[in-house]
Amino acid sequence: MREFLACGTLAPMQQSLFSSNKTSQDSKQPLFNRKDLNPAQYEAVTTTEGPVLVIAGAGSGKTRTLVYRVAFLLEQGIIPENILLLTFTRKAAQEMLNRASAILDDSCQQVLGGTFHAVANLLLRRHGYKLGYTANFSILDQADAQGIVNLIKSSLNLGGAGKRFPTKRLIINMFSRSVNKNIALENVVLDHYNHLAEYLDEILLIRDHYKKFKIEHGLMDYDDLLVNWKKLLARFPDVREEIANRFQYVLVDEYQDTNPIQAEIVRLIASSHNNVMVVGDDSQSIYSFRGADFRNIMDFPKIFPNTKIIRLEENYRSTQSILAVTNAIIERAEEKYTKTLFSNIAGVDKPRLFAARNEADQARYVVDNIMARHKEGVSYGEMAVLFRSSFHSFKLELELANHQIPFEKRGGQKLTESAHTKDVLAYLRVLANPQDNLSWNRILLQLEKVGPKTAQTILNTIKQNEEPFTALKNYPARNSWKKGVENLADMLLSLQKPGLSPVSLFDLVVEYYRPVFERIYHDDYPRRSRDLDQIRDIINGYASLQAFIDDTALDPPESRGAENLSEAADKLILSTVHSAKGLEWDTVFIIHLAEGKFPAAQSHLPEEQEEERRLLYVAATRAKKELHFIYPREVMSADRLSSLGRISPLLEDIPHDLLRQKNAPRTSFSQPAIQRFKKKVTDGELAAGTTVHHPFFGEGKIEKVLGPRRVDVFFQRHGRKILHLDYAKLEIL
DNA sequence: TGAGACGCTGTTTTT
DNA sequence: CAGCGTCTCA
Repeated sequence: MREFLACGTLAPMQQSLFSSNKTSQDSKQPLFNRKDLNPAQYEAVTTTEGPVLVIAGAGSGKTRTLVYRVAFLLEQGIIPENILLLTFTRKAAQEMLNRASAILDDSCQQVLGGTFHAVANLLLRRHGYKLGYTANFSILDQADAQGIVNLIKSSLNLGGAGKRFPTKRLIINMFSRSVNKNIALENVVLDHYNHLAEYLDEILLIRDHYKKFKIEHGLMDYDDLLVNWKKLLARFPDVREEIANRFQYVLVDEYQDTNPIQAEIVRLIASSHNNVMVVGDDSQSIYSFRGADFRNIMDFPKIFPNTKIIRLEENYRSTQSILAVTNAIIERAEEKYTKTLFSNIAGVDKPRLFAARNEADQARYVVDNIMARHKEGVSYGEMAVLFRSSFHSFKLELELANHQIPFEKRGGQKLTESAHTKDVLAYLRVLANPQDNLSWNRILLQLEKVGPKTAQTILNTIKQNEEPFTALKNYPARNSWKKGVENLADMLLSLQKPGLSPVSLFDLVVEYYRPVFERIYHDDYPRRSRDLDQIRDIINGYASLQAFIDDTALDPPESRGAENLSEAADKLILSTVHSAKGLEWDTVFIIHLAEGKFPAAQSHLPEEQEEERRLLYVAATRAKKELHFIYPREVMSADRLSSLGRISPLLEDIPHDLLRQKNAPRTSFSQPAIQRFKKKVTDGELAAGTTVHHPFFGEGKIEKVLGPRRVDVFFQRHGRKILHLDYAKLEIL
């Protein structure tokens, strides 16, 4: 697997970092020149003993500092196994270790680097038995957890308890909030979800069942991974000693986004040797919904007395005109600890603010500017469009496809979260952990004539048995679905043949699953089918099934397949701000900077508004040379009436002379203009069977005319869509 | 008890 | 604009 960003900004400078050819250890050549790092960075890299807190502003060389520190520690003779590097994503860890390898040597790859969750997983597979878990526990992702809540809800007959009963999504959020912030669930509900207080008893009841369900079936959700890691360290001094001994040097990235449990884990590992460095920026704390509190970073010195605090304040990323605006954004924060950033990078272009007429105009502006920039020689991969919520880019995605601009979307729904991926995974998960009822349930429901009730009955029977697959095969099924059960059982039994590689298991599963798949997703299986191919590519790289299953939950391999394709190199990036954290681009567009969109409509409380401000700060500080702020003045609501949209309050009071402003001409707020077609399609021309062409979906056939100006079309590549002729650019072929 | 059709709703953000 | 719950029929 090739490194992803390692060849980014720091690469040209990196050449000079090689002190010389490090041929032998006895030549006391330094690893790097002092001038490769500024004094603050140098201090952070070389202060190897004792607690260190690095407050690192955006673009201040935080990653560089961590990379050098890893290399430096190893060069001092520390063995790689003694270093633990905790990062926010696995990709970030891998990238750092790759870069460290480039400075020193491949020994850097032995360093254990990854997310808190991934490391917890490793440790709990080994020591989890102390807490009553077997080594083959399954990890629940968000959707799995919600599925369990649903199961419980219906088993307790709480489904129709009232229309306002909280959704599974909300319920899981409450549980997670309670765990991560260490607040009793009662208080979470009463303080934060007060409008749901009438359901408190039911919510508590669901929580108890949820906990029980997880334990009975060998399941851990994301929060359990952290909580159990902490328990392991807190309750078992021998384990703590072993782990603390192993990880003599602990490095934590993005510390501003850790929650109290994670802080406690760090404390428990490091308090015996105190060799811990955490790096972060309170102004970039954007994960409070996961329990992070930007003030935690300032508490670090209280946990570790005699902490050396180092501040990195020179920005090496953006031009001064960009920083002038980002500083103005964050200056308005109520509370912050970092100072104003400065940069020596000259740049005349002020960031631009564009008031688009409407969403279409906004998309057009972005596309035009991207094409212009591309002509100037900036590759697509050096440009990004950022937004608050993943659905904000839908319209733009169509427009980009129209202009054949290649793009990759990050954030939002992942490959591994889609229903059909979960289906395939369920078979493999049952193989790895036969206790995994959720997956069992999913599999059984795929059988024709088997619904929730029957699935439950089957499950109760086969779970008694030592050999659930054999028990399934012998299950006294009704004639109408006996064949289905047998086929399923045969397939599962065939997976147990020893020595099968993960990819051959996958192939066996898909051979069975394909007909099921085409039946249950009959309206859009062609589109979904490509995902299955992608999964196959991904699983191909794994030697262990368990590792693959864990990664689908812990490190969703969204585009890892695409990364290997050579033409994947130059793609425009569309990303949520959250997923853009830590990255940088030559040119950045931030769209939908309108009230109700960014800041998100549901952030009311002052601290939530403050987080939205930090979020905008993170977005804007991603830009190196060019930055565009865009918002549509006319917003379309569901009822197809347009209304006035205001500029984001976060931008409202930015001094005007810091920005270059441009407004699209005003329009009257009437009915939205009807799209022009090359050949305007009228109702009369349409009938079932007509072949049509859509700019994004391609060729398709009309299945049904649903009414005036609405048609149901089946596209070869994308499956079934319902289109409205006033909005879809349909052509008759 | 399961399957399919219909209409409603609501939509942050991620490990 | 899909995912969910509800309703009806087999």
